[in-house]
Amino acid sequence: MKYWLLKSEPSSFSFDDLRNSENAQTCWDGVRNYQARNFMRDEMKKGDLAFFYHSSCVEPGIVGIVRVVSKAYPDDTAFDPSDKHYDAASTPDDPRWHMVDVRMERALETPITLSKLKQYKDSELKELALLRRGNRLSVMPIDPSHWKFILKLERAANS
DNA sequence: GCCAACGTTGGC
DNA sequence: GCCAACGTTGGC
Repeated sequence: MKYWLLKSEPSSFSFDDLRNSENAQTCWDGVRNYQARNFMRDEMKKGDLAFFYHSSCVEPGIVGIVRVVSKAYPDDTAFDPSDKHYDAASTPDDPRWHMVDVRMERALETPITLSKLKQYKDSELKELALLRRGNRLSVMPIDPSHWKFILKLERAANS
């Protein structure tokens, strides 16, 4: 099983939006970056876990955990000319973009803010992709050791 | 709003 | 294949 981090701007789709979705589940559509797509399409497996990260907001950080509940399948928002993420180059016969379904696992008891994560950028979280300079990927893998460490931060913040 | 860091596009 | 122009991301 693999671990991931999924970014979303809360003004567009927040963790609470996920919580309020039917079955606390949603399709992770709109990804239009090849590297992020490849992670979803080629490496994500049903049953994987992912951190839900809020970006471009007052307090960027990890706010919850979701489970991947489907393998990747064509992102049909790319086929809809009225959709914000429409891409004429993607067709049902030859889909360019893919998405997975995710379901809320749980909210973090205490969100782990970006600034908190940065405290460990030269030690425990040195290799964390999120903290790498200039990283803008919206879907990225998380090393199991980093996953565990971040959960430890959550427990520490809550004790 | 600013700006660094990318990724993409398209002319050549 | 090169690279300038442009668009996007996302922290601050």
